[in-house]
Amino acid sequence: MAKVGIREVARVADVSVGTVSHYLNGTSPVSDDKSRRIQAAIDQLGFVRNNAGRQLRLGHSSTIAYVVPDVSNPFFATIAEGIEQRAAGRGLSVFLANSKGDQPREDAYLDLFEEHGVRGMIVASPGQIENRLASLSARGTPTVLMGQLASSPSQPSISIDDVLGGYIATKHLLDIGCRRIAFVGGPLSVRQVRDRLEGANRAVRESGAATLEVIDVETRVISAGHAVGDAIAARDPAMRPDGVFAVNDLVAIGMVQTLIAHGVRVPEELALTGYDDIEYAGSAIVPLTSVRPPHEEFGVAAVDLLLAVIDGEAPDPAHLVFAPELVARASTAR
Amino acid sequence: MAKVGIREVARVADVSVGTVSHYLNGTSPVSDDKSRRIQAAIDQLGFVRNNAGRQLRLGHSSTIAYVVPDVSNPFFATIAEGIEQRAAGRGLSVFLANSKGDQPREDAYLDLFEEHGVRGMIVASPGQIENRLASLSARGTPTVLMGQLASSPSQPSISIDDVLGGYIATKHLLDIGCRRIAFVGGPLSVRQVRDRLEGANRAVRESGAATLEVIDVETRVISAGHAVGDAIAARDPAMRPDGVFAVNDLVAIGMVQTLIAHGVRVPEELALTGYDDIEYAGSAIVPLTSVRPPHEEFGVAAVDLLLAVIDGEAPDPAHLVFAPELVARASTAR
DNA sequence: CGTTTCGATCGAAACGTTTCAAGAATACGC
DNA sequence: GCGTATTCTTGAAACGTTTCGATCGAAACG
Repeated sequence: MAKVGIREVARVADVSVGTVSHYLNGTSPVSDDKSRRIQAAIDQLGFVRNNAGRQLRLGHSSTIAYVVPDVSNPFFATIAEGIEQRAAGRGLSVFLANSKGDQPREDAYLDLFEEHGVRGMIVASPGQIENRLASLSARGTPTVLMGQLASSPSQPSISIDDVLGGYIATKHLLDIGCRRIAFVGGPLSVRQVRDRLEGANRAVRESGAATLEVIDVETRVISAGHAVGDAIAARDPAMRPDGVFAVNDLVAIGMVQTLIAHGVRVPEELALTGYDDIEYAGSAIVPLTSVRPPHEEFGVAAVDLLLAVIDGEAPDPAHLVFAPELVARASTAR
Repeated sequence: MAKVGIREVARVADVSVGTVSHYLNGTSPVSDDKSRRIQAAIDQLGFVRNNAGRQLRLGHSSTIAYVVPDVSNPFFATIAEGIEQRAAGRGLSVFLANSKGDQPREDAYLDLFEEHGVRGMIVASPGQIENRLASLSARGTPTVLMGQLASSPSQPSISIDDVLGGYIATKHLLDIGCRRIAFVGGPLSVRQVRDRLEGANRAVRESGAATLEVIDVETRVISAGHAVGDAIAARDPAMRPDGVFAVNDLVAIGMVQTLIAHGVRVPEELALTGYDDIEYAGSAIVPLTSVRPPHEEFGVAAVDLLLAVIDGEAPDPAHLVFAPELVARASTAR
């Protein structure tokens, strides 16, 4: 398997390398005759364009990177879809990376992509990485911070108003008559958790007539919901909350499963809402009321924002904040 | 932001470019004095190594690609984790791509990665892509086919014995006393579905005392399970199967939810097993018996196989087949 | 002390592509 | 038939890195 380059193609087709390049890129018209000969040579030799040489000469690649803490999270996966669609429409490919919420690993990927000369990056990270992103920008790789509002006005970011989300979820519980509200979630060091709780607080404060209990969990997965569900079912019924706002759908799903298993009626005795509106939310045993961030638009908007920054047309301040909406289902239907 | 290259670093540190390269790669010893000067220059200038130049000179990159139909599928996500771990241990990075089961899109990614000169690819595809992979190999990019047994002996592949999986799932149902078995899944054009059904057939045939009904579904998601669950619950109880083997956990989860909602007792009246043992399987309302493919080992083995092929040490035939195992839970506990 | 070996360093060539300025060929208008 | 515009084509330079052979000083050896 001799490696075949553009000059080999040129030799076989009996044209110059420049012409082959023009043919490949449409940079300049190529006569029909030579076009045919070139294509024939490409097919015959199995020529594949070498991106390294191309990129070296061009000075940039035609890819962007999307770095997330967890690709298997349906939330990020749906956004990825929007990103890829939009990027493809702009002639860009997307490199995906899984940081697993691990800082060193995230760093390694950021370095890797920078060395690879991506045009820009969209980074969703639970951590504090604004400084890191600022360095990247300073060296010429634009970034968009996804999922949290950037504190620096010059750092483009795209996020969801989680305070508002927490507010509308809790308001909904209050509206259907709940008075002993519980917020299930943690740890508060996670921004999103903190914001949702803050929204819940605000709604309760506004109402004036309800109480808010906080039930802390370490992880935000189904099994954590099971544990909390067990604990609540074990309480004296008078001590149970009558409305629960779970920090995400996984926790809510876990809770509803055990609550029902213990004979606690949802939503009659205890109404419950989740957050994120993942695919399974509507498919749960009691279809789950949830707060839905705008998945599809989100990815598209992220790419558009990144492209704007790349083209030096960053809006200022470059922060996009999306409002989530409530999806009411059976788990709060009174 | 002037682009800063290795020669700029060399100029500032007052050494030759060759020395900087040696420092970066450890190719040859560099004196402490110059090491310090070089590092200082790098920090000062914010130098980032340009991968294009490097790769062009080297003739190859240090990345491999992992192409899957659906990154958000926990099955592929878990494997990805194993792949990344192992690859990192070998000094390789992993590029992830989402083909969405879409052939043109998959093709586009394969082209992209080939142009990028990846060292090799691990490709999970529901389609017929052996010819495509053969071309890649012929042009110098080794591949490992994941998820289906390659028909060509020379095409390395790594797969799970789905026939065996279908067999043990069905055998388990027979063992606990089921006699009217139903297989829920489709379409049969999908290899994995076909194989699982074949295993089920074999188990039923062996037993001699049971019947196997096939309930076809178009998609293998929760909502499809709901539909089938509704249909079964609507039947005259005497006409219902007493044991169901669902082609995957999503379908099984959907079924168990609606069956229970309709008052059909699981597992007493109807025992049910899923397939894949996804994270949610154990967290379902009735914890789900499932067939567990060896996730972790799988990714590691895929990388090892790919590396062997890259080094020209492909075992022959280069097919690795893993055996799944049954995880018994409440949904079949009689 | 002469010779060899070894460790550091250097400068230049090479990797495969795109682009640029310029040349060749063809068509056009008169 | 001549100048000129137009359409194609060309060869060479440049992108940033690694690597190779050469050089040089110092240490090791007898």
